[in-house]
Amino acid sequence: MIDPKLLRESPDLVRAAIAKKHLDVDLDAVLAADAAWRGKLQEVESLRAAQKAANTAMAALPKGTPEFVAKVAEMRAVSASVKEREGQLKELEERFNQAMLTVPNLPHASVPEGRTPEDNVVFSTHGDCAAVSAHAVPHWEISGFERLFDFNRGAKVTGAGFPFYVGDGARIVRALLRYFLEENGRAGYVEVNPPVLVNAASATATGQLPDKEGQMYETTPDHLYAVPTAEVPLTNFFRDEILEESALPVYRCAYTPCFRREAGSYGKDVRGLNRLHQFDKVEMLKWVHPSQSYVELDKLRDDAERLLRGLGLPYRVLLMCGGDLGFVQSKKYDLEVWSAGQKRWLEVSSCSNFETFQARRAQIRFRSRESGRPELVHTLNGSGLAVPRVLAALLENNLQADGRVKLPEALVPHFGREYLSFA
RNA sequence: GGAGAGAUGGCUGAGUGGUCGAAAGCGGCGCUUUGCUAAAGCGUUGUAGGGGUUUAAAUCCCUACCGAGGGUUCGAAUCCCUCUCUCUCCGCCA
Repeated sequence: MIDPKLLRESPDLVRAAIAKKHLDVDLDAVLAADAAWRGKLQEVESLRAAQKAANTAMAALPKGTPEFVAKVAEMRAVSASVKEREGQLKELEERFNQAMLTVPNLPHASVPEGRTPEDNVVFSTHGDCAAVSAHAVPHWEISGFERLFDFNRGAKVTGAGFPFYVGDGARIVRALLRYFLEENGRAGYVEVNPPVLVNAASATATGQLPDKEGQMYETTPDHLYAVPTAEVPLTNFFRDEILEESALPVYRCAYTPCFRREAGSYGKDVRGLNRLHQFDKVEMLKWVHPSQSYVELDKLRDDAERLLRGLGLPYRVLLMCGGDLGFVQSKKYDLEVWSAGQKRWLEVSSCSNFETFQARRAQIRFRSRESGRPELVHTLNGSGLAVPRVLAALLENNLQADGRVKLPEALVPHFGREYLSFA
């Protein structure tokens, strides 16, 4: 949620910023809803002030006196009027709030212009895409792949996109998660093991609702949502809280399975490990002082990059253009790993600064040393990292002539062996 | 899952229909005393929204907030209903 005051006082500034995202938002409707709500609010408040004054006067009167009875009769009409207008006010407020939820976050000045993914800027490239396995094939064509990553039985037991990981398949997932968590811990992120079902208030605070409702699994009969990312429970950890300024920045990370319905996905993007309904991911979260959030974004991106460098995987960093930025982000980098078998880049991390957009919805604030007043924090998050696509690249890029996969040194202590075998 | 009790400000806790945004204590902040610390004394102390004023900060006015939502009433922290959460006991259980 953006600051309603900013919209009210500088609608053109907001309009221009939203144009950069190429989103179609009816700002005039939002402004009209705001004006209608405030007008009614003033009516109600002045009536209530009259009620309060009468109340004080009546408290001093003996009950049953003619003056008292007359006052009751008089205030009965005011009371009815207040009730009627309060009903209208509530409706107008609800309409205004709903309208505000349709307003996206504003992009940072450093976000490049652009409309489509093709307009994203290649920020940096690392490693040598040519220097990978000569035997590389798409990972789902590796001999024995379905023994370790059993999609057929997963489909039987649950549905498409819910594979079983078996033997070395399960071990490599665990090894990657351990590697990510240990490295993140060293970088200062405190590990958290959060709930993987969240309520509607939490999903709204981080922006999944109402925007992406159809992307989440919802449970019955309790209407909880399976988390699409650990970002949701983690960000909501401090919902409705005021932190001490001295406590900032707060760094946290968490592993959770992530559940995404991925409605509308199709084609070769969804082959093998490329796109799953359930996958494992470690997420890094930061709550920071507003003045530091862009420095922190660079550090966050570097923390995610270090994980890829440690695995020896070629990757590139994209700076997302306005049109591909997303609804809630102010600025976003995507990390893409080179998949030698598929000969394409796979997104494995997204590092974003949300500024106060999530913090305002979630009411996460800090007490400013300077003013003594609560101010909104800036929240940032980034994947560190998502397992399946890193795994896909690892399998393809490191495939040996004998059909085994040579693991990077960093994974060996976590996996327990130097080679992963499909036999 | 069953039965009962409860939810008040940063914390503890009083308040059963009107002058209650809410006693008291603790904590925090400021000042005084003190060589420093400790202690004591005095003062102060939430959040949000709207409006006036101002370049702005400051400030002033109004309104809301006693777990959440609804109801009764001229008037609700207080009475009624629903929900959520916490605690105790019983049951079940990794």
